[in-house]
Amino acid sequence: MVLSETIFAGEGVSGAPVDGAGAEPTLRQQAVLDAALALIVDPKATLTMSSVARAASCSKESLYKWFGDRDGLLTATVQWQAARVRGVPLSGGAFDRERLVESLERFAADWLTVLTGDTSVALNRLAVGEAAGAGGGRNLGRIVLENGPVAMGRRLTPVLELGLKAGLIAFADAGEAFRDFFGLVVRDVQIRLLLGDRLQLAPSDIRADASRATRHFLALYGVDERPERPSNASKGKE
Amino acid sequence: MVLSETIFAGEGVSGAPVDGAGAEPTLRQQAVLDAALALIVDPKATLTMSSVARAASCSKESLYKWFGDRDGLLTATVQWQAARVRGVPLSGGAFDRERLVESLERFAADWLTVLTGDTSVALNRLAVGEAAGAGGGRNLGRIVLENGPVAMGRRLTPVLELGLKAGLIAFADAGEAFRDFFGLVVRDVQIRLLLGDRLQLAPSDIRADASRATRHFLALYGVDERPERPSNASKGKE
DNA sequence: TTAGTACCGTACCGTACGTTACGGCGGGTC
DNA sequence: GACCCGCCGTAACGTACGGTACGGTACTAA
Repeated sequence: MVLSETIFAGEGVSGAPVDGAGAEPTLRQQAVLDAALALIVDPKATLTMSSVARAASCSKESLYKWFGDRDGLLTATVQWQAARVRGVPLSGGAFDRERLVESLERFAADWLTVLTGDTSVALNRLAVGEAAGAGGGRNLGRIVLENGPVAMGRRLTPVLELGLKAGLIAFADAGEAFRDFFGLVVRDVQIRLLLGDRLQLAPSDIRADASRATRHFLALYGVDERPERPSNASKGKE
Repeated sequence: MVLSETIFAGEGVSGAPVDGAGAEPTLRQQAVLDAALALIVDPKATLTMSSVARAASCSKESLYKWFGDRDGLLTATVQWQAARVRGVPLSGGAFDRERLVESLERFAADWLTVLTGDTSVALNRLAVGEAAGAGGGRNLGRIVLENGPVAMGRRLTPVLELGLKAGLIAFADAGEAFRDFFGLVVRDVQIRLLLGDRLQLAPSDIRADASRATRHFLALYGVDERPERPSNASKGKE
């Protein structure tokens, strides 16, 4: 049906570099995506093609030319936001217990900060809502999932492996260890936010939560002053 | 606007008992709510007033008479589903470590079973989606929240208090302890399900997860063979 | 029999929104 | 200047859906 090539269908019109799953949006398109993002985050605004066009001062015709359809626009918006969250790499050096704690705490704090942000809540809401229908925007959920828990795991796993190799922590499955860390960090915060619960964590709260999660995680997986502890690392079945 | 009294506005038309926040729906209305629930759960069905009327073999006029508007129907449906999940009380008796572990494991297993069910996923999706807009169905999120994490906490807290009084576990704040247990049980399961991730836990998986969560929770809060442990219960600031 | 009640089925209305089409404008190129 | 191209602004179309109105039917009660 759509005969014009969008930024997701094959090679882009302009000579933009291709990374992963599509061409880079042009500056104009980035402005449009930012406008869409603002509309998604704004609680008293509705996200329609018309509202995006109005907010971005562009025509709906351009929206359809650039993004194909509504789902394409949403997908591009989510990817656009996801692209700017990357980072926070782990600085190298000697890896002792001090640095492990620092890495975990920083990680948990960063994660909680992102998670409780308006943008993250709005995008997760959007993706969850879109994941309901059968044939609809099936991509959104996967994209958010990929840039949410999965990305967090990908970024944390090297830290855990370093801690394992340094003899600071012990686990059979890094994935399981990560999921426990995830649970200790996030707890019920995300679902409460998604369900509309007013709940804003001040930076001091986030720091305290990150510290507590790290402490608890190390209490479960740490090999400090308690060598024998068959309770956590023994389930090596998966 | 609506001049007819619905099952939520004041005393019900029929002499139904009132419990908490509204009258009990009649049998016919219960059938309608079941039909709505089935539509919500069905991934390839859309929930509209017309589809509910068609599925329940009733007229839309009756829907509006009984439930006021779409939001009232959704609210009644969520409450109807929530009403049938209650239960699983804790059986009395001597409370030793054995029974604490059993209670926690049973609790975690029940919770995971409900959480990963199609109905729970669908209702949470619905509530999350409805929590997006500004003036829309502001109740749904609160209802699901109330019958989800909050209800879980209300049901688990007595168990924790018993464990505390029996000297089996130690904590300063039962709410914080519960939230840690929540995180250890749920981890990333719920958000992954909500985002559309295929992920079904077999009963054996659920049992294993419940056991692991309980083990980890007791490793954090238990006072078994390690009396000194300043890491978990010392943060008594809130 | 008649009136009243509760309900079903369906047609209908207004609106919101996704999608398409069209007119106009500015900025390049020959 | 003539032409084309990309884009803006807006009108228009089709559909989906929330909400309302109305006729028809079964049942009850006087």
